[in-house]
Amino acid sequence: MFVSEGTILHADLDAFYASVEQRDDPSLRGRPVIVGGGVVLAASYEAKAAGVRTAMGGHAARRLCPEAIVVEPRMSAYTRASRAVFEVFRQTTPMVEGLSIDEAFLDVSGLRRIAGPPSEIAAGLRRAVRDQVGLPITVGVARTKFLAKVASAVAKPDGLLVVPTDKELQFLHPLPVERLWGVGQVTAAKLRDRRIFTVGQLAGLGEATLVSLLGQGAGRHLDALAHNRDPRAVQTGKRRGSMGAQRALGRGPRTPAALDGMLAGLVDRVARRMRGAGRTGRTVVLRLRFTDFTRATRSHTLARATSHTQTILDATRRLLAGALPMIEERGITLIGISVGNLDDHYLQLPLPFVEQDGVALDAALDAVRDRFGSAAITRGVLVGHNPGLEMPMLPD
DNA sequence: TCTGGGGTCCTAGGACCC
DNA sequence: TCTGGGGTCCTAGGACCC
Repeated sequence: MFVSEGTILHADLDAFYASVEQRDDPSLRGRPVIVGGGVVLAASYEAKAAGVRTAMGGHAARRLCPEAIVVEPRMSAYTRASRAVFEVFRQTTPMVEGLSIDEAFLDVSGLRRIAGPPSEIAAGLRRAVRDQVGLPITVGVARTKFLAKVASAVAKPDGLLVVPTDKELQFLHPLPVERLWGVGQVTAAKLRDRRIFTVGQLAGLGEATLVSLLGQGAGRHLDALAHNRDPRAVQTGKRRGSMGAQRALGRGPRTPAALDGMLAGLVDRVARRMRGAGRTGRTVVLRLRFTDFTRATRSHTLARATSHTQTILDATRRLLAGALPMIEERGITLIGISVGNLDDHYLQLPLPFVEQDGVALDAALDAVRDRFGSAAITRGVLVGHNPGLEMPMLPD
């Protein structure tokens, strides 16, 4: 019998970091594995069975699961594994939208003739990831992005779930509201107060009521999702909008000099990554957390985008100086920075390249190609009277 | 349960401009 | 002297996600 299927796949690696550890160390297979000591970054399904959850404190996790093996995270191994998995995704279809290191949407519409129906493509994808990368992955298939994501969450671990287009609400409405994208602790508590526990109950509330309860953005958003209205298309080539780094400090007083040193380290790390990715940014954010777990941010927007370490450091130093009284008072436990408003990296060429607006553009482009290779150049723009040619380089 | 490190999106007020 | 509407940008905070 023919079942009508959606064409959006949500592919989500299972317990990603922990699975990579089990893949690379056979002695860990079948045993509870916790990645990360201070806080649980990932837990294998054996550890999850004992109640261990991501983001849980290490002490609590070991109490729940004393036999768990705790391993240090190996970020570079996870990055390599992620790249390999995304390579498999792209062998399936070019329409891949990455969501994070371990999940992506794939649009397989248009592949039916050559690769079969979405459910078969999804099954093949799971086999390919298992065979080529050695990792378990769950895939949800549905007509909308949102529902595909819900489907994969329900199917975990190591599963495949297709939501037929004529059974969407039948599938969705009995689920708890926490399954909706955007319902976290705070929103779930507000809904609980109104005796709303399932998606179906939420759908019956009506948009106006939800908006009055949660605000316009969240209210409309959740009303739409509860009725499976999600017109968003799978988007390829998305770029990140900010880059940051942070460091938890534990308790205990910190001198301004020590903080300044950490700040310099964070800025250096981020600025390097930005330059490596060919990005610049304009908005600098200083992020602080205090002993009572309250948070504060201070931000400053520069006149022009940069990836220059010293420029970013100067800006964050001014922000830090302004926040010192607050730090003194509340006690700092985390310091972080991020740079937002990211743009492509502009390469400034000295004047001689540019004789007159427009005229010397080709010559200047040739000069840059000679230096950086033609692949480095995506487009060139000549900027007003100001000095030089601005040249965005390729993204990360 | 005493808590990492990376992100995204939304809201709201104030400044500023037309 | 009192008074619009609309738009954008900036800052700060909050919820949420993996």
